[in-house]
Amino acid sequence: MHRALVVEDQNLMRLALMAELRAGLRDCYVAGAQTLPMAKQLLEQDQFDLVITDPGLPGFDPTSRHDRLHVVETIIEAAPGAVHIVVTGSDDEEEASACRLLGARAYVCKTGLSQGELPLVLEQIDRGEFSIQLSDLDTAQLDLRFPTLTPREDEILAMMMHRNTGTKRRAVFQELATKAGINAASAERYYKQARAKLLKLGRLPEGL
Amino acid sequence: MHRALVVEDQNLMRLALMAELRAGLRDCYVAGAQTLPMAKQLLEQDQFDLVITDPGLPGFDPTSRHDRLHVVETIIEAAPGAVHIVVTGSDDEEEASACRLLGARAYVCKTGLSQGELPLVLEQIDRGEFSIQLSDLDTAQLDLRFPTLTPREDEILAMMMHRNTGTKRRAVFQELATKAGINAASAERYYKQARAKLLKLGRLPEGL
DNA sequence: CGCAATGGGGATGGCATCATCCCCTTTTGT
DNA sequence: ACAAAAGGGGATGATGCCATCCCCATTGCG
Repeated sequence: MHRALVVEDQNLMRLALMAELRAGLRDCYVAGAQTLPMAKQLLEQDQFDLVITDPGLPGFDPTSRHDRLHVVETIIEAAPGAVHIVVTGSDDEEEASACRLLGARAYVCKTGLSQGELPLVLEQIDRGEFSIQLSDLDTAQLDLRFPTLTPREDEILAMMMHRNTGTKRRAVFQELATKAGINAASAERYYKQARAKLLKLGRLPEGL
Repeated sequence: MHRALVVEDQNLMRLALMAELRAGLRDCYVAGAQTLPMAKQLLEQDQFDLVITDPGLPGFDPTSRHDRLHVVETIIEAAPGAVHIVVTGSDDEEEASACRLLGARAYVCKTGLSQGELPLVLEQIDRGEFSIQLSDLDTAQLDLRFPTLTPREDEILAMMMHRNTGTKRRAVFQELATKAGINAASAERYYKQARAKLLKLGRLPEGL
C-alpha cells in the first residue's frame, strides 16, 4: 500500500496531480494539503512514501528563493523517509540543484508535465536517478476536446492530431495499442467512432 | 453550440480547466493553447464565445505587470466578441481592475478555484457582474482520495469529511441528494459502500 | 420504552464504455 | 493494376458505475 501526499495550493492542480498519482500507482491512497501547516499536520499523523510539493504556497513569497527552499526543506524534514518530488510553475536550474541538495529526488516543471508523465518520473527515481524536467515548448501542445467523445475516443484523436507529419495513421493506432495494452484494430475503431461523431457535429478539424 | 478556448501553459491545469468547462457547459467544444502565438492562431481560425486566459505564459515575465497585461490585451483584441475570464496564480486586486478596464469579465485566482465553481463565475457574468474571485484560505482544503472508490463514493466521503462539526450525516446525505439530483437514500448507500471499502483496507480516517 | 440516527449489507435494472469481431467501399502509392 | 492505407460502419459480450429498493442490528436520547 503506497501512501502519497500532494502539497499544492491551487485546487484544480492538486486534484489533477492526485488523479495522476491514482492512475499511476496501484493500491495507493493519496492525500492533499493546501497549506504548509496542513501538510505538516498530515505528515505527523501518518507516514508517507511519496510527497509532491509545490514551493509556491500561500504565506510565502513565490519569487523569493529563500522562501521557496524553506518550504521544500520543511516538508522534507517532516518526512525524511519519503521520496520527494518538487513541482513548480517557474523553471530554474539552480533551484533544481538546491532542491537536490535538500534531498529531493526530482524537480519537475508544470509547463512540461503532461498527463501520464508522472509514472516516467517515478521510473527514473526507481533507477536511482535525479529526475529533472524543465519546460519544453518544442512540443507545445494544442488541444481540442469534444464533449460527446468518450475518453478513449478523445485519446486517439489527440494522438492523431499531435502526430508528426508523415506518420501513417496505422502507426498511431499501433502506438495507442501498445500504450494502452489493446488491439490496434480497436484503436482504429475508436478513431473511426470519434471521427463519425465530429462529422455529425460538423466540427471535424483539418487533418481529419 | 458554445465554443471555448483555454490559454494556459501548464498542461495539467489546462486540461483541468477544459474539463471544468465541458462539465459546466452543454453542447460545447473546448480548445486549448499553450502559448500566445497558438492562441492567436486559433482565434483567427475560429470564433469563440468564451476565452479563459492565464497571463503567465512562456516568453513573458510572469512577475511583470506590463507583460501580463500585454498578454490579456492581445487575447482580448484577437477576440473582441468573446467573454473573457482571466485566471491567475497570483492574487492582485489592482491587476483585476486593469483587466476589467481591458474588457475582461472575470478575474479568478487559481488558489480559490475549486472543482465545479466555474459555473458560478459564468452565472455572475450572465447577470452582468464583474466576477472577482481572490484567494480564500479560510476554507482551506484537506483532501483524501482513495483509488478503489468510485467518483460518487469519493464525493460523499469528501462532503462528509468537510462537514461542519455538529452536522448530522443525514443532513449531508440530503445535501448531496439535492446537489446531484438523486435520492438521499442513494447518497447514504454510497457512503456506506465507501466506508466498507476503506474498512477493508484498514484506512478509515477518523470521524468515520 | 419508543423513535431517530447510525452501521452493514444484498439484489436489481439501466446505461455507458471498453474491447473485440465482422462487413464493405474508396483512395493512395508505386 | 495491384496492394496498402484509409473511410464508414454493424453487432457483440463483459464490465463497472449509477440509482434504487429492500433487509437487518445497534446505538443514543428524551
